[in-house]
Amino acid sequence: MAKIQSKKNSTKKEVIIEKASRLFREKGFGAASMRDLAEHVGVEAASLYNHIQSKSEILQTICFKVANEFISNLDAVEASHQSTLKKMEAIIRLHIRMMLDQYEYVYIADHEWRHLPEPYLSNFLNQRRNYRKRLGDIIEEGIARGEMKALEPYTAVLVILSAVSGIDSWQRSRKSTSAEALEANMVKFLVEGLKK
Amino acid sequence: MAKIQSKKNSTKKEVIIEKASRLFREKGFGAASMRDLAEHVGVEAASLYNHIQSKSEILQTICFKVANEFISNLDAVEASHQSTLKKMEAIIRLHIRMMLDQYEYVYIADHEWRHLPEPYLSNFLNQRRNYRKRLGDIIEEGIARGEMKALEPYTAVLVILSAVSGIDSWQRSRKSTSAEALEANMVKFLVEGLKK
DNA sequence: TTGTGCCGCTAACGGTCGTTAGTTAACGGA
DNA sequence: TCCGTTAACTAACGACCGTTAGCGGCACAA
Repeated sequence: MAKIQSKKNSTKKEVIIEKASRLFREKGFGAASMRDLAEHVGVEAASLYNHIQSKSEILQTICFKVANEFISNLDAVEASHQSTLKKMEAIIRLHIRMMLDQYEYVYIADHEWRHLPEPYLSNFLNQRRNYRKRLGDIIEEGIARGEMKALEPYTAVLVILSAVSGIDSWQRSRKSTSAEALEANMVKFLVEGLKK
Repeated sequence: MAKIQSKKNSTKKEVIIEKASRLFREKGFGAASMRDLAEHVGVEAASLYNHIQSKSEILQTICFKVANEFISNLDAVEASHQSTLKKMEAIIRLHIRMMLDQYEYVYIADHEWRHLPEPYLSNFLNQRRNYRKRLGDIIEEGIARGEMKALEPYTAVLVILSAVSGIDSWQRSRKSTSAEALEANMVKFLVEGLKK
């Protein structure tokens, strides 16, 4: 068995991925080097390869971890029995919270997925397209039921997802607004933008 | 004088920047190489340096070109005499149009500014902060006048700017919605999200 | 026709990249 | 106590990076 535990019950691989997520966000995947990453982990670059297979494996891990989290949460929301507006609110709140407390990971899945090698790239984009389609379906149903105003569903999805991902601009200047206030304001804006 | 004109009354430097904008958007600034760019221009990499000073000069040109365009349009809107809601609508429409017909440039100014070298980076961020502040002021006034609902102004700015920049996801699948419909839908969503 | 400057080219520079090979020290289980 | 695995190290690989030097030809002003 492994005794590879570092402090905090996490394997060294997890530590590497965590440090990498910070680095990839700050410099971008392409500009972040393995020697850079190694220094943050406290090890020589070559030693990283005892724990990971390649640089892009790190990216894959991060991107699909985030994707899976969003998808399984959407599964739960879809299965729940609430109005379409409440469903969208729940989804928006989840996105905001993810952005707040898993900032680095979500940011990378949002911005650095281009650097995924095939076939992971296509796979990722498929999942994303499918996710957006499902959000669009909820909105479409909301309009049909007269709960939401008549917007083109895909456009609404686009606005919502983009708006939430813009929180990264806010992350850097956390002082002015509290996280709770931010979430409340965004929900107010977006949900009332949907409401009929 | 120069006979450097290519077809389309543009200097070779402008051609380089145009091709670069496409490349930088597709691959990211860091992953796009000068040899790559040269190939698209139809020239050897070294020859590029007869027209430009460095790779990052291209990035600077693009980023500040876009920034200046937005700022001078904001000047015009501020000087106009209309309700705060109309002002915000005008700004939103401008952002959408810029995103539609200067997609590559706007995208780069949005996503690749991190790679600007100092002091351009600080300069750019200052301009951006200032721009957002001015948008926030319009919204603040709109709330004070009772034209808009009581949102935290900076959050509203964030939502609007991010929502618009999300059009890049749409650009790739232009089929489903026309540009006009997209603009109409986004304005409807965003302006009514502001309205009291 | 001659001279001048623009703008291609090839070759190469020093550097950094991701990654591999090969070695060695530490440690847990038999 | 010895063995086998784990994970660190140093050294190096070939590829590619942005950029410079230097050279040659072509277009235009004189």
